[in-house]
Amino acid sequence: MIISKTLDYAVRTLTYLGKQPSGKTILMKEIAENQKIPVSYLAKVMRQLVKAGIVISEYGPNGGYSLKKNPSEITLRQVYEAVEGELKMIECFDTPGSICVFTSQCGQADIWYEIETKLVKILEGITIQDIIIRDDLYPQKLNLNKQENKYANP
Amino acid sequence: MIISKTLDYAVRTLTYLGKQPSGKTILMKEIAENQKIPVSYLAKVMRQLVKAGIVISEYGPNGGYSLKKNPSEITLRQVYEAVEGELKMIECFDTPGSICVFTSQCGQADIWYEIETKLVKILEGITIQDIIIRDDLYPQKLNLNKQENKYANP
DNA sequence: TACATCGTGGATATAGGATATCCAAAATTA
DNA sequence: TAATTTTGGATATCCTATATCCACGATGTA
Repeated sequence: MIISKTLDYAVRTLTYLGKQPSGKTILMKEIAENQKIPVSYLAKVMRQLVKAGIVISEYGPNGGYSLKKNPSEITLRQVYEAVEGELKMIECFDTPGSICVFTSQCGQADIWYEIETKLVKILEGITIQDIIIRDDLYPQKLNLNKQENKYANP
Repeated sequence: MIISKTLDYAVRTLTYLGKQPSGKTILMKEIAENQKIPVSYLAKVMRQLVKAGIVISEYGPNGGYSLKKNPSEITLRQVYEAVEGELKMIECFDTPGSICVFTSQCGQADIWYEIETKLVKILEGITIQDIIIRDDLYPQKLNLNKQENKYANP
């Protein structure tokens, strides 16, 4: 699995926020309950999203979270990097402190870099808005999957 | 980092084997020493490669390993799946035992599946032969990087 | 047959990171 | 001031990648 739970939480949170009326602030508690995310862990994720400039936080009563940008302006790349850091397929000479003996003759590195570049481009091409649109397509599926859904667990 | 050390070991091993004269068998010990891989761990990786039908093993004196296929017929997808299992970006309803409450309304899953498909296609399009070719381009770089290389560590 | 060589299989350890929890402090509102 | 809500950091837990070890199985050679 390449997508961590943390990233999953982040995406779900942003999707949830993106569905709210513009300007409305949402409590962390509400997000956590609605999305079945441990509150105490979500707190950490939210900080990262705030720090990355994707989400706005407000203190005190009537406080909470809201999107800083339009859902169509939040790419999966931004979200990925907010919680995971820069996307890297390999870790070799460009990571300080871990210089590899093979860097001077390593065709493999080039290959992974190329793939990495393609993957980043793909992530850049997809936004939270795209996910919201998909979600909206699902009411029909809901019926088809009712049977499965019975066994669902968080 | 997305590429595990295990996968790195597997790719380097296959590249190394691919550079040998056709039919020649190579000792696990030689691979390990040449590629700076812990022998006892490499043993495990080799088993996976054999099981996946990528490599041939022979017992006894004059035994060792050799490629079962031509380097140009070994794709990164095959190697990935040999050591990591099927490539999966997310783990939700299609993984037995972990059914997610959101499957019936999860646009995110669709998105990741699409990306996963693209990534698998990319991996299918690259072979060990491609890496060997890259390696061969490097003798020049060797000079350029001599300085860095001095500090190399395994 | 006896023996050396070499991979196989499985059990087991270790280390590091992902995941999760908790609490006191800071900011805001009323 | 009191209530609300996020923030920051310290810490715990769990899981997986990585690594190690050893007895066993298979093969070639004398």
